[in-house]
Amino acid sequence: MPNKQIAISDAESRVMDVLWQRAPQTSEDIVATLLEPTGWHEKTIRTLLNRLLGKGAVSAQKDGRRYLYTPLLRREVWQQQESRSLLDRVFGGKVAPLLTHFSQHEKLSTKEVAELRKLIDAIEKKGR
Amino acid sequence: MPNKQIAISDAESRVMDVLWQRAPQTSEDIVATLLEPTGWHEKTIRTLLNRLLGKGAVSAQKDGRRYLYTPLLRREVWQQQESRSLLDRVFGGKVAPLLTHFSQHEKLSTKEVAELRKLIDAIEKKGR
DNA sequence: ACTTTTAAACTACACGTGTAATCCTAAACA
DNA sequence: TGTTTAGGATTACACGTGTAGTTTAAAAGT
Repeated sequence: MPNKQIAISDAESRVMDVLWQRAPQTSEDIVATLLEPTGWHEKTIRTLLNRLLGKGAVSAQKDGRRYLYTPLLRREVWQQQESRSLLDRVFGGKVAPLLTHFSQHEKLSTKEVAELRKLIDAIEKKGR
Repeated sequence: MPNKQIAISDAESRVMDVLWQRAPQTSEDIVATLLEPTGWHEKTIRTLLNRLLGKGAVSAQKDGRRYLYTPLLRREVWQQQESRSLLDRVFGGKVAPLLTHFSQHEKLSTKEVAELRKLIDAIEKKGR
């Protein structure tokens, strides 16, 4: 059976974020990018990167003395997984309550509302 | 500083679910409800209940030899927390991408779409 | 009153995760 | 060529979680 579910931890996803922005990158690049905003130790970041490698979420190609890291897990796939998980765990798998929840509790900009409306229109058009 | 963030684990949330349906209940009731669908051992369920007690997510009132358990953490609050977490962790805190994602990837029933439309209408009316 | 039962409390243990420190090896430097 | 260095690999360790087993205390039964 191919493509198993890859589970990414919270901290690990911060590393993936960097690679999703640009790839490939050396660990040094990644460390440099994350040191500031996370406050993590360099060693910590390298550990996370290594765990991601072990999980098959990133690949490493040797480049001289270092490696160049590339994401294997696609961001959309991960978002899909996480969203599904929230939906099932927290909203009993039903989309409407979730959407209702967000619409009520998060302030949406005018633009966001417009976007949403467009989406709904599209869905309705397709459905009927 | 009052009301701290209460973190509920995955398994624990299954127990909360039972209490959110009806409260108060004895541990025996809860065990009876969960045994089947979860396949967990009775001891496991009791442990989870106890951890929830320790976290302050439920309260227990003595009733003869047993306790009656009542949820303290409200379901809406928990949903709010989990949703916020997903939003921040996975979608960079922006609602629109998340909604777009769900709208695209989850099949919405006609009714759900209608509900959503109503929501949008309401939001637009209020906003302007 | 002694024994059994039962719910609650406490203990257990492996695994993932956050958060590094240490070890190792090959390249760069002196 | 011996030594330093830097990145990768390995090891560490506490805490939460999933998943129970064991102990205790009090009620219920005989």
